[in-house]
Amino acid sequence: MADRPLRADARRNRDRVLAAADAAFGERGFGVPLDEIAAAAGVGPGTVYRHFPTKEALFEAVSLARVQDLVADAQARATATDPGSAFDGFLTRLAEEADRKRDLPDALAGAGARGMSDAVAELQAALDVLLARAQTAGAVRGDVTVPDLIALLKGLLQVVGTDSDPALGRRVFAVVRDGLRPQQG
Amino acid sequence: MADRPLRADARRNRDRVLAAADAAFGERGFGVPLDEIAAAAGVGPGTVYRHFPTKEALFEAVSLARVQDLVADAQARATATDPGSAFDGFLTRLAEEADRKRDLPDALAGAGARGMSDAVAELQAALDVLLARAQTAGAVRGDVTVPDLIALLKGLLQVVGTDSDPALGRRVFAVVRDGLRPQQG
DNA sequence: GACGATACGGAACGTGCGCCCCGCTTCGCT
DNA sequence: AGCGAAGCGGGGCGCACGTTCCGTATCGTC
Repeated sequence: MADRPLRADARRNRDRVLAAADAAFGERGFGVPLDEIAAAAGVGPGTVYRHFPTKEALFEAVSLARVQDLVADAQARATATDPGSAFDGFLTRLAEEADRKRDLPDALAGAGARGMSDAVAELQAALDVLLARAQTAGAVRGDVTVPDLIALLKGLLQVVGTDSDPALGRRVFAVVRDGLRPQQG
Repeated sequence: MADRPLRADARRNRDRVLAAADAAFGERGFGVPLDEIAAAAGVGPGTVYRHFPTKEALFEAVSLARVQDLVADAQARATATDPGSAFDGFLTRLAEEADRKRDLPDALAGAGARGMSDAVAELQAALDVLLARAQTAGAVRGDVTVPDLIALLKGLLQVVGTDSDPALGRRVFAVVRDGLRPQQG
């Protein structure tokens, strides 16, 4: 467990693999063959396995960074003065990222993995703050829970990422956003 | 092309395969191995291929029936006196079927297939009537299009079908339904 | 009941992909 | 420069799955 520092070339290759994986997973989701990622990184498949025990581990490494980004963003917004637009801002950011990060739904779904679950838990906590503040401020309906929100976002990301028409994505997003507002009646 | 009548055992096997495929696809989506479907039908894989040229063709045969069901339902509701609740009713029906028909999203997505596209076109036409009537009646916001609706439903079905908590599904559905209402402002 | 046509079953093939192995290269220290 | 250790590459294995082939069984007719 002495975590000896990596040799220079090893570190370089590791970084290249991560970069290639980030790009490939982002564009096409978890489905990309590992050999392709290796090739894009200018590396043999064996090298990928020297650094990551499994394809899933590689995916998690990439996803972890993505989710941690989201957490940081959510936390930053949580201190904004207007809870409603803080919530909106977060949702909008997600919608905008949808087609640049096709793997986000998979990442959110794969909460079963080690280490990943911590990040997802953090995300849930951060969303909890964002959501609760927006709810008490009357910007979001009260009966929605954090799991609901995540499920909704997952679906939204999938739809927006799958369909090519950006206008459709915007309208669908608007429907969901409006549905999240308090309903009179 | 003389479409000679099938031998008795052939017809029986064909029906069994269709029934098994319907059940398997419905429960687990397009992903089920074909061998498993064959086994469930008490038949060898070769027999399946005697009746359907490809796995996709089998899936389409099942999907076609599902989509045609939806079309019939939508058409029936289209003549109801209250356009708003007709629309709601259709949505509710879909939400209720979500976990019994896990393949519905795939079926809606696979509009690229022959014959299938006809059925999807019919569904679009039927939805068009349902939607237009609900919109003119003021029950649904005017900026939503049929493709929007289908994308939304696809996402909804996926989310509801994936998650095990039925209460979550109900709340998510409520959010979407409310988001589809005309927004004041 | 016998014969040809039809259909069946499941072993086998091809492909795609995750993952491992091992001979060779490269690094880093002295 | 030289040597041991660390790392690399890519061929190859095993598995899953869609699809095909063909020897055998079943059907339907005369």
